[in-house]
Amino acid sequence: MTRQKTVILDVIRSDKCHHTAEEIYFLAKDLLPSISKATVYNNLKALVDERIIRKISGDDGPDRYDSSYIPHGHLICTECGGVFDIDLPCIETIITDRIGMIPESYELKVRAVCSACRQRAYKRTL
Amino acid sequence: MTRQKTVILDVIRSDKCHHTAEEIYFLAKDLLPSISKATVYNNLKALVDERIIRKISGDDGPDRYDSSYIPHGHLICTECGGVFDIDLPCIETIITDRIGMIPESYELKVRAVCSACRQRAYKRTL
DNA sequence: AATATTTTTTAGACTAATTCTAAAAAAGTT
DNA sequence: AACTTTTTTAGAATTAGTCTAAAAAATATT
Repeated sequence: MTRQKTVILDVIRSDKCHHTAEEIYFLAKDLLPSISKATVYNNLKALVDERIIRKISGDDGPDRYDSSYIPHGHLICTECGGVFDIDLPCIETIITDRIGMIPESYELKVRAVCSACRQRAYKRTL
Repeated sequence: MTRQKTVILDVIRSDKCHHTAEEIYFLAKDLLPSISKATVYNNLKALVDERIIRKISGDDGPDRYDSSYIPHGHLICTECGGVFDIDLPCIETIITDRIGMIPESYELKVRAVCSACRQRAYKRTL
């Protein structure tokens, strides 16, 4: 654990939203101005390999990073583009049954309107 | 349906493997040498919007395209990198129950060793 | 069928995200 | 402290994909 790796992990854990590498780079720069972009990418990859964080591969934009490695899905809002966690406890069992082995990891991305946007759309109809 | 769009769709449907845009471009070029990269990207996007094909966002490499829009998951082999279809019929219901609406679409990527690689590994131990 | 309008294609420039490189710095070893 | 290994840094390089403006093709209009 180097100073820069700690800072990167702190940034990722500092709020619940799923940042991009670029965002993490700038946030880390505030805490450790000398940090370089390559270090951010290197450490993000290392943290993913060590199963400390998780990468959410971008639907269109850049990849995002999730502070938790605990398996869960992501809802990508088709209105606002936001990424939200959704837990789907039984999915791992279904996958394991289907492929006949415990998967190394899995990623579920659901595209739908998030509840905030749905609420907003509903209010517009009143 | 232009000539180039037809060619692109033919290429995608010509075999069961999940090609990248670049691969589709070269395969389409064999059938229609004047075709340009931009046309391939434009039409792939159009075909995805029309729900004729599906995009599998790259785990590391570039995005790949699936000739079927019928919902199903993908197994990404951690040994050989191959992408294989897996059908998980109940997943859509689970998602719908969980988020309280039918999702626009979803994508499930499972990382595990494919059966061919597992077989190969097993043979090595004999 | 000729003309006008709209859509699509093309080649290549451009951009964004990520990776690579080689030297410097830091960390760990004997 | 001297040596070895690992990590960091800055910036160049690469890759995947997008944008642009002109040409071509398709479609609609007379």
